[in-house]
Amino acid sequence: MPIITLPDGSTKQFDDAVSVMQVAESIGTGLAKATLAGRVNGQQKDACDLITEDASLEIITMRDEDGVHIMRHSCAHLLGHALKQLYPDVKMAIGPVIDNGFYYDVDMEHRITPEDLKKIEKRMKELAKTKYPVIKKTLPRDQAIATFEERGEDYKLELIRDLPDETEFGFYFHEEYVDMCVGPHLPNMGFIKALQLTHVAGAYWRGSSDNKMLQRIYGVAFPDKQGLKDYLHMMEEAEKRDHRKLGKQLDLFHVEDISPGMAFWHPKGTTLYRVVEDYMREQLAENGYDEVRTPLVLDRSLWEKSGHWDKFKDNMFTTETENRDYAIKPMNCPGHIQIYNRYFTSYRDLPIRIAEFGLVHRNEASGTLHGLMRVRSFTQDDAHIFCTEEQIKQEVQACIDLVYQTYADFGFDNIAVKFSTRPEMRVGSDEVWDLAEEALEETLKDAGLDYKLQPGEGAFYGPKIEFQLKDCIGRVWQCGTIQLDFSMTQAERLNAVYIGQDNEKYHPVMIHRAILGSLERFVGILIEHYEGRFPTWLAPVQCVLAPIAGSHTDYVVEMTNKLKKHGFRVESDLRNEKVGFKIREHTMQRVPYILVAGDQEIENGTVNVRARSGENLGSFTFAELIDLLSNDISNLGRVLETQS
RNA sequence: GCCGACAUAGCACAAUUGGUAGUGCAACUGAUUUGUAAUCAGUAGGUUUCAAGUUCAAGUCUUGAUGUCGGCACCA
Repeated sequence: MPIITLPDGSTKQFDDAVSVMQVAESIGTGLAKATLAGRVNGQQKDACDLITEDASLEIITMRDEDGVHIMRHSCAHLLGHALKQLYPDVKMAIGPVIDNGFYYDVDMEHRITPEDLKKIEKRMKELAKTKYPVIKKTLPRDQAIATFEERGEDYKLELIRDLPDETEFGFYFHEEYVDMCVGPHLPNMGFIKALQLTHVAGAYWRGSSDNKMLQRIYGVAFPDKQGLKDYLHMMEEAEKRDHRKLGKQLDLFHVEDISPGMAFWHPKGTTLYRVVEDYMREQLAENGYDEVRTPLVLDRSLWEKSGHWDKFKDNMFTTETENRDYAIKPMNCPGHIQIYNRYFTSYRDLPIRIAEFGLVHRNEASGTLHGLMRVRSFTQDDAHIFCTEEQIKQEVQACIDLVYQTYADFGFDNIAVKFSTRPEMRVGSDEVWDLAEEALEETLKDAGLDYKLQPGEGAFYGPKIEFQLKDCIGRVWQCGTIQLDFSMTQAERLNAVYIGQDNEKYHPVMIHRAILGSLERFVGILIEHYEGRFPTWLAPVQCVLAPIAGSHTDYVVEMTNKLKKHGFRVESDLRNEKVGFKIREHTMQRVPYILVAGDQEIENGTVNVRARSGENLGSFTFAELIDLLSNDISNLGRVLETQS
């Protein structure tokens, strides 16, 4: 006699075990028609699942985020259903839900082409249109195995084998197709109304490069056609922000075959890059860092001692001369320890903060390269803080503060934080790792940050905090990082020492930290974040001055020079073109201000100011112009609170 | 690195079953002296990524290399 409590607090009593769907029907046919599944005591259940005892129940419909998730999950099954009809020899691996959609990893001889994708999608839609019911059955272990053996589903059998304690498995029958899943799934496929298969790519079985590479079919799905349309439109718009595209359009940088993964920075890109670097340099000065420069090429033995050689030799560029082997530095830390070690350090000197805009080279696998985001040559705004154990927390906290302050200045407010713990391949004892992980995580907690744990993802010498930003289509990239390292300074590694209060020798703790991370990547993210419409402080060219006619050139040149003297980045456009032409061009180049001067302006000693938005701000005297620009620049990239 | 797709002028793209490599923008020259998103006319620009092969004939077909794109693995 289960009593069901609904979200509004009302209860319903049933004489017998009752399914989620039956409860929905008892409330109303409209709700029953919309029912996808239920949350029974907070746990997701299929609509057909029976409730035998008193429970709370929420009905899940497509208006529920979980409902959309369930629909997308069923899309993966639908893909399996269609695929099996078109390619009977296909073997199904796994088919989970991802942002906006789903994928399925499959194995077969035939290579799926974009045309095949269209064919498969068409079949999926045909099948969904029939609104066939999905039948759930829980099968005991032997029947589950028999079902997949009969169908030759080797990957599914392996999944079952890897759950030796499981006695029964959830099976969903989609007409002649059957899939194994914990569910829940749609009661019928009529709920799938808007889907599209997007692309196919390779993916290793179980995420390991030792395994066979399968074909992964990606798709997106939404509750209705408008949702899909909106998504596709959004993606189209997002792709216009791509820094590789804008890098060309705005003449910021280029890459070419002769040095894959290494950017050629053009004058405008270099200006942007330098503004970012100079900004960070100011932060260093304000936060007690000493800036240094260390060699690019260091003897191989140093990397062997630091432990980098063991783990990363395949990813290091090397060179040799006169029988000595060198590596191009992939990190700055060993170099910084060399500098630290030139001083005779007392505990009184700590913490010592050594910073470098360090150019590093990493021979990344060819398939990983991606515009400015993943390159083989980049500059880190790197620093190493040498301190005592007691100083760790305050130093890490200061780094976290600096990250948030910096990111706010660049206009970012959506920062994902990750905490990564000891990897399998590492240096240092477990006790030291315990200490390091604890110290880092505690500071994270004290800072009140919402973070996600990434077990096993730490650096080989210590745990790490990672600050991630997103690119135009939502891919996440590590930017800032704080890593705690008890190992590198030890005697058997690079042997950094300080003298304690008791006149004994100690090894300092080292904090590796980068705020922006890679300048290349950060600038790439900036380009996408602003879609090339940089705030004035970052804009490579802040103003372009244009005369109406040839007779106004002298005035424009004089104005330009005056602005340059005040430190603004200004250009004049004296070409023999109409002003409309110049406005169009510089607007497309995303110049923040276009300043026009003709007879009227010369007479009044002003310029006419047109903002990038197209708005005409009117006439400005030189002093007013300086005010306008200075105010704008002093805002940096901070998102200004709109006055209401 | 792995799987798949792609590579044509500085940029964006065309080129029929294999049959004379084109268009727009940019560049250059001339005219025009211009008032807020494109003034007109002309000129030049190519070993079709590279290397081999098939063919009377290759941008197009085959093989290999390199790079790029989308993923996967990796990411100090």
